[in-house]
Amino acid sequence: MFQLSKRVEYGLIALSHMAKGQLGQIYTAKEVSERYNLPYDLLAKVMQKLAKRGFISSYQGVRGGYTLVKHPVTLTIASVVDAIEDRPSFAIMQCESHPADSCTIHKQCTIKDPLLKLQGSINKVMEEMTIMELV
Amino acid sequence: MFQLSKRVEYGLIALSHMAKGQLGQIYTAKEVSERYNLPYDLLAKVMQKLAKRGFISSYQGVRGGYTLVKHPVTLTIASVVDAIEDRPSFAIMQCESHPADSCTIHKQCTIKDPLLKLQGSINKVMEEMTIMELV
DNA sequence: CCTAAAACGGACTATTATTGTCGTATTTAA
DNA sequence: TTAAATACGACAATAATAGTCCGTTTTAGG
Repeated sequence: MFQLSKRVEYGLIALSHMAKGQLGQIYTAKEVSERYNLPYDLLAKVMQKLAKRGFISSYQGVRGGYTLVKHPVTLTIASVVDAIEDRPSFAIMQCESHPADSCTIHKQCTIKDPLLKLQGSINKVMEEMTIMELV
Repeated sequence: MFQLSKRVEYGLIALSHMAKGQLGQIYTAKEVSERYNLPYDLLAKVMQKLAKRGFISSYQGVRGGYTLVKHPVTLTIASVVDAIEDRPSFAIMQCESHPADSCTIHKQCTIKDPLLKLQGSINKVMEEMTIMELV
């Protein structure tokens, strides 16, 4: 628990790698996967998602690849996580991250509100660190 | 990801419940499980672990149960999580929480050190909140 | 001494989430 | 036309978590 998923780790690695080069430089998933020894297929999926979310833009075809479009300073860890994960990621309580199944504790739950504050603090930490700091 | 496990949630609920009563008051696992609609067996395991770790003390036999021994103010969320979870819980990076399998990125990993700082911030947040605030 | 209620502890199953893989389609530079 | 890349969906393998079940031990009270 309380661990970044591989997918997020891979995404952070890819973004930080791209942030090192010049703006507009094209990187391929293959290149990154070989450079850091990451499973190609999974990394490719992650980069596709980052492209879909507008963090990087993609170019298909032979000399294709990805370029970083946003400035690293504007890419917070929190935003990257949110882009990659499907579910609400910083919902430390299960009743928040799985809104589907209703909580059976309901009214009696005294821990929810305080823990939401704690969650706020964690969110803040994740929002204050950017990809820039990973370069 | 980034979610408290049920076991931790149950532990926090149990401890906060016990913190509401008078010092030395005895609570049983059954009582707590019924009160908050938690699966008895699992809660019982969690409370046994908390007892083993010295957070509560246990009494066997007919009128047995558990009492809170530490003052709620001294029980941080971090300490409770650590007590309940087996693995390092606040190691947000997999290479830290699974020290067994060696990281294949090694030297090239630029994200590790910065993320360790981030982890430190999160740890701090978890260490600053106590069970007292859940009551 | 017996019984019932509790903690204790191990093994096991079920469920879910994550990770990784595969196949195929699409795009495009050369 | 080909090869190299992204795009996308489905699937399998793995791992983590949650939950259940079985018994043992302890002990207050009748």
